[in-house]
Amino acid sequence: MTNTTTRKKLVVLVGATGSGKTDLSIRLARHYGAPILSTDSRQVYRGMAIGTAQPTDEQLQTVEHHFIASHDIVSNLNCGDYETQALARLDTLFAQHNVVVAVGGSGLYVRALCEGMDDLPPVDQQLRTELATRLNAEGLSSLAAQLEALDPHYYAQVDRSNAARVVRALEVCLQTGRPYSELRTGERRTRPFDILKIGIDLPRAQLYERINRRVEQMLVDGLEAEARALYPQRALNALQTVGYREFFDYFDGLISYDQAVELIKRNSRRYAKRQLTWFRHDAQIRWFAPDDDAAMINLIDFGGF
RNA sequence: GGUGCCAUAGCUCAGUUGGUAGAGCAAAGGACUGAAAAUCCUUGUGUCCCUGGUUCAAUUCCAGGUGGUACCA
Repeated sequence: MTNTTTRKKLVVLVGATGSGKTDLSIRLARHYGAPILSTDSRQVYRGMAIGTAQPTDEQLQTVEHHFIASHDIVSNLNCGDYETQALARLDTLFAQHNVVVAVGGSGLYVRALCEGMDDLPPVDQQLRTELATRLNAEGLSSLAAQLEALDPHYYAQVDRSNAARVVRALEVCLQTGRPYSELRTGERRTRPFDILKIGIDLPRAQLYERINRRVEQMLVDGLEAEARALYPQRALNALQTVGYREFFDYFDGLISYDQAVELIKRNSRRYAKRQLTWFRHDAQIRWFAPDDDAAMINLIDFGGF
């Protein structure tokens, strides 16, 4: 037996919502005696256990988890914060473990963790609020015109009908006094550990069936009461989340209970589809059936590094 | 059992005075670096129930059948 590597291993599990990532992550973590690091932008928050399908209490007791229910919903975590905090945590985890299992459905957070984000200043909340107000008052075309003046290069490539993109670019320009495109290098960072990405693949029809069933189970588990408890804070970014927004509309009398349930299912399906579009284009991901643990373990031990 | 009405996309339906058809929803494809479970863009997928008849041509008209539905028995 030769142990040629002293490098630590980060096993990154990805896949659509409802594809069985959580159960798989527990099995692999137990196999390797590894802790789990979540890469999920919503499961990080406390108070959202049912709607975001966080691991169960039993699962949390079985395996050490990080970034699950670790942040208050008012903390407005973003992908940049996540990169910084998750890397710091990984550093301490790798001091005691050779393998860490990362799991979650947020493609951008996986990218932040594995490849890094550009170095941009922290969000200026006041400026962001200002721009939101202007967007409302002046309309998108006015902000787009200003972006064209400040950063013609990015303006030429940005999706101009996407207010979120235009406003963010303008925000960075105004905040830094430099063109957004200049700061946006897209440079990939190298990490002091090996990364192996494993994707869970199952037939679309089967995935949708699982999603529909899981929503029904969330309702049995008390999603409505959880949403009601969060209703006063519905404006927070953390609550721009499938399963809660629809219930908020129901509480506001805009839609019926049955409509809310149908919309939660539909929006979960659409979310899954967007996740698949994202992950499909990551050539590093090796795809497996959700229960093909043996093949994954074989790859982790002998194949990928 | 009789009579009327209906049968078109995955669903609900529109339409073609006879020249193989289109809306909404569902769905599919894509973009996406500090809001990412967010945000945005694109796309109509069809034995027009079956079998005959009339016709240059039938999803459309006619007949029969089948299924559904309403009313009467």
